[in-house]
Amino acid sequence: MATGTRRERERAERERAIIAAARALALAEGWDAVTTRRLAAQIEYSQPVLYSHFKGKDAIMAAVAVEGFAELATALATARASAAGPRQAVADVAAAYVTFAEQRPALYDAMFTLAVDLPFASQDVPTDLARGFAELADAVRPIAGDDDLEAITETFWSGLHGLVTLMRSGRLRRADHDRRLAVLVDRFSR
Amino acid sequence: MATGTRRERERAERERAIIAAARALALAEGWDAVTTRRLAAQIEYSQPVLYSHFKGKDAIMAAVAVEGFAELATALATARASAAGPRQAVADVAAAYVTFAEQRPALYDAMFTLAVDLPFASQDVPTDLARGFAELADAVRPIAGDDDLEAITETFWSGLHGLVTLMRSGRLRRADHDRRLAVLVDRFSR
DNA sequence: TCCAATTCCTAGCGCTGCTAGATATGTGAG
DNA sequence: CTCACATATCTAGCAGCGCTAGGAATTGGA
Repeated sequence: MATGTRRERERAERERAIIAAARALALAEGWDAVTTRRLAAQIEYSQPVLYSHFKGKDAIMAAVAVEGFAELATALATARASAAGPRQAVADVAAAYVTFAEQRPALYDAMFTLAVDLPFASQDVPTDLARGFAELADAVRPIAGDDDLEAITETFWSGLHGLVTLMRSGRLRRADHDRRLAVLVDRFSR
Repeated sequence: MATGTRRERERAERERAIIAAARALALAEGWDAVTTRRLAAQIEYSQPVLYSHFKGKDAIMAAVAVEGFAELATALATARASAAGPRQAVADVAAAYVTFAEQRPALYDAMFTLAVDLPFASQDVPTDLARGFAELADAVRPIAGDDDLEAITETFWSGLHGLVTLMRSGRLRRADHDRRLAVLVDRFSR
């Protein structure tokens, strides 16, 4: 069985290589540039090998998104932990969220606009996704009072998501971004 | 020149047929199902004819989106006009916005998530888009006081857009939609 | 009636995600 | 050490995509 474990180790490493290649390529050139042929060339295997690891391209994107959820949760946690006071925590978490989305647009797309099916039904994604959501909720909690915390958090999240996506698709001027973000934070921290 | 006008009339009619076919197909089966071959078959012409009317598939989607902007503006105007009082106007306009997006998901996608380039740089889109935006602004205005009306309106719009897109991609539970919408309206009408 | 211009179609290019069938590789038994 | 089996991998190809070049058909004017 020693050989079996070595093989499994190599398989796992190759799977990581696929995800890493997909992520790098998506961040560099966008998801349209991520083709199964280019991925196969990158990991120096033939195309069908990809399909022994993932069901299809969507599943590869979902795997990349999973990494993103963990990173976003960490980024939000860091922002909240270092904030001076509850009101500032809302602003800092919001800023961290937007920064994350701006700096890793392809990753954000995989998480929140593409690859609908897979990640939200699997096992480990809800964990990291819940972590990120909990950070938002914890930031909003001190201000929410006795109101519906979940609804407030989800709505706040929607506001951030809307700002990010509309700005990135050219519907909102980038120059006014700070003012809009300030409005959102203000409306959700009083 | 009489013949020329007849030809031009036929051309315009065919262009309308292309847009109508694209819209119907997108609403029925989503934009992925809208292929140039299916469109050509639908209007009973060959594929290259499409390219004598539009630069490419994106341009066809943009043309469909243009129709959407006009319809959205009308829907928002109707909602605002029939509202009882300024606070109710915000709620009604928000509800109308969400209803529009929910009932015509493919149309909404063409307008706000796909087809980035073309519509926002052309001539007639800004008109209808501005009309829709003005309806949102007029609804928010009585409440905004002396604050930055444009920033508030854009942020409110982002909130609506975020709610719609996150819910439709399965990131938010549909059951809690009314509560979230109420939160958003509440936060932007006090 | 004949020519020229316009309109339209056939055929095809390079690409996509994905898969069936053949081939190479590595393992365990005799 | 050899051989047969099982596993892993590759080559080749399918059907579809957006898009376009070049030739055929239709139309309008002289």
